[in-house]
Amino acid sequence: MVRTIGSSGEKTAEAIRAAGLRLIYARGYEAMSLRQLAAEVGVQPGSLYNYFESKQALLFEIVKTHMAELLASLKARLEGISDPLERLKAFVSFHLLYHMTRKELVYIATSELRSLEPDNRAQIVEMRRAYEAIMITILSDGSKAGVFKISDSQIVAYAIIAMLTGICEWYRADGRLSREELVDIYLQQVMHGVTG
Amino acid sequence: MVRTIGSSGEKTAEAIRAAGLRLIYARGYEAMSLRQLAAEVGVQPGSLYNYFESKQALLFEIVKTHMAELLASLKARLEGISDPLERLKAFVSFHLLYHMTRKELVYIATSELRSLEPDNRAQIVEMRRAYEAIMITILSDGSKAGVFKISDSQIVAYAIIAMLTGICEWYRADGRLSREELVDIYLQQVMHGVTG
Amino acid sequence: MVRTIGSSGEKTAEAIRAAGLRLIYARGYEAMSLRQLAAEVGVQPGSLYNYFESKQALLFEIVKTHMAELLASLKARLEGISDPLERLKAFVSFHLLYHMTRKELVYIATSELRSLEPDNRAQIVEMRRAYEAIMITILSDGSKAGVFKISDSQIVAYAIIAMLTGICEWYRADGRLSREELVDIYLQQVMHGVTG
Amino acid sequence: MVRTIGSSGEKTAEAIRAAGLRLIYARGYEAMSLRQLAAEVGVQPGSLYNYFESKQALLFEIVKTHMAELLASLKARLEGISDPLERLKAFVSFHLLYHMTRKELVYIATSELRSLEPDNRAQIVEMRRAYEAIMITILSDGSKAGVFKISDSQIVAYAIIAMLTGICEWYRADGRLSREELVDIYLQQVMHGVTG
DNA sequence: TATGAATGAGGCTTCATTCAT
DNA sequence: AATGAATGAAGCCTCATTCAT
Repeated sequence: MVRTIGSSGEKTAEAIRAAGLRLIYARGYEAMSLRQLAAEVGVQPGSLYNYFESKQALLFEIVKTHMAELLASLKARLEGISDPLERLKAFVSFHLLYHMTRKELVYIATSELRSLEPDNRAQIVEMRRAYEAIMITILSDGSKAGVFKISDSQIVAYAIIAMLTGICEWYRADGRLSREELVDIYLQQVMHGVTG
Repeated sequence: MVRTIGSSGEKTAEAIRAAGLRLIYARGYEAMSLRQLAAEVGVQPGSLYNYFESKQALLFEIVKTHMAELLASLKARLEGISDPLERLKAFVSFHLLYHMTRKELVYIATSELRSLEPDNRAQIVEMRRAYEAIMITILSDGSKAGVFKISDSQIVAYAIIAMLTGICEWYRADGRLSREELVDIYLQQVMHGVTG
Repeated sequence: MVRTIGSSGEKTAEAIRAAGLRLIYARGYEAMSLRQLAAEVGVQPGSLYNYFESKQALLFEIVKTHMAELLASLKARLEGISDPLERLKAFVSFHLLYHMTRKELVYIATSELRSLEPDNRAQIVEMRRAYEAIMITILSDGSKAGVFKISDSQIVAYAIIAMLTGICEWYRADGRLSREELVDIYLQQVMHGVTG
Repeated sequence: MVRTIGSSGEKTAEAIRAAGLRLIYARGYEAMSLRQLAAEVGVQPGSLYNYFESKQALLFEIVKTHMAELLASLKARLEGISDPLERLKAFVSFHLLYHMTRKELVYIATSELRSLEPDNRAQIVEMRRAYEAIMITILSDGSKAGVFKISDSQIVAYAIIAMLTGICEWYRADGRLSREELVDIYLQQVMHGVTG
């Protein structure tokens, strides 16, 4: 059979990723059944296997794609900025905006680490480590330059990232404060925290 | 009719709670099977039902007991302290130490909210709200008194709590830094953050 | 321990029989659990075994006691009556009144035959056969005497008994017609049926 | 997409219905396990769920299909007959023959009413009511026309139907009497009963 | 007599996955 | 690419029953 360009295949693949993301976010990976996923996509369960090898592979693909993009976007954002203080500001604002607009992906990427098989988990953990390392380096550079007054770059990096990431748990687009206002509030906290 | 003190019943109940906590932490609520739990306790799966009504009830009991104790302990810790700045310090150090010593409970109480049935979840969310409200009030009081310079008590409270709670994700008793050192680092971040 | 006369033991035994009858009637033998039975009696499940050897033994006892009394009562009712026509009338009115007042027992005794183990069932079936045999003999005697005009005593006996027993399925004490009126209606049907 | 005619699906569905009927008849709905049913059909227990939603749904489908056909067949049999006496004869002979050839279905339809969930039971009870109503109307019409001498059409209808249905409990194809002989015996009983 | 705790079997049901069509 | 049917394992839970106390 001849396949048309842009045939239903690619549309289905995209629908599966989208529905998978939504369901894993809403119910959790273990609690989501492939029957539910198939029903959401409007397809029989068996057909899903034309698009991924296993439920685990679907989770891994979603999480890995997310982490890769997160990392790439951060690097793009920081490119050309060399001053540690400016780099830190850029990191904070990037992280917040990214997490406000992609709650589901971000949430899954950390909450479902547990559901990844060891090899897959190791890859994701490594990517996260690379992401955190950027923040650690920023703090460490700034500390050496005397602009940051912190006693431990690693711990402070973890603390800041956790603080920022927490926004996922309550942020809503129709909330009381705009994104820019929220970024300002967090920026103030972070900056006062590290400059003493 | 008369039950011996320390009879096998109470020991089993405790063993179930402990093994349940461990397994839910390690694998997640959905991924933990009652077969596994029973095996850990050294009992047949059916026997578990002498101790709880359903898997869901076990989760709820663990989470609710934890939240109740967390709330009570915090209140005890703050009792007699009236200065907002001192109250904030006490909150931070209490929260950190509690979370360092009870990682599993704390982790479950937030990560498995999703697995609680609506009515049960509502109860836990309300308890958490009460916990956060204490921090919000501290910040708000200090702000009015002019000792804290923050633009939004609620957002800053969420930010601080998220920062502190994040310690669960990497803290290990045999890590590089002692508990006291960690508390100092976090305290410095928080205090600089709110006093500007 | 000294047991008082008329102690709680006998009361409990009676309560078990009564609750067992009610539950088996309402839900069926298979569907009734000993937990439910124990709960109705206000006792722990294990305690039931002080009163019967097994769930099966309880069913058997209920059914057998019922059948024995049914048979004995019928014989008492027919005693001293020799005319087949009068004996038939007596049988019909006895059977109806008995079935109107003990629906549950009667219902169980036939509907739960299936749940009796082979040996137990055989005993009950034999008792029922004896009961039906009395009706067959009445019809056969009357037929020989020329007062009944029927072509097959056995079939007609089964037909009449089934007709009468059917009253269990809809009779209610607060129904439209009194017991006596119902007996009259059935009597008329039966008598016209056999006298032609 | 295209299913072969007589594909394994339809054969399996029919095998499940047949084995289900047999097992429910032999052991009762509660006592029949889906494991047994699956074994009879030669399939894994889980595969049954490709054919029904639940054990209860299987019972309901069997009973409902039966009642619908019973009702439709009766109406077809009575079509074109207007004389109450002839209609009564037709009803009796139809009911007997139907019940002699479909013992299992008939037995289940009444004995397992108890096992149907309330909504399902209500539907079946309503169908049975419609069936009985036909007999009541026949008797009532004949009574008004003076051809039947009965004091209560409803009670007599119940009595007659119970009498006829009772044949299920002992009829065997290889018994002493042929179907036609049995029909004659019952017809005689019924007719004498109602004509006085 | 009565209890609470345990057993071992089995209940109904859902699961991820496979595969011929 | 999609389907319907099947698998085999496992899910949570309930059961009748036993027994030391």
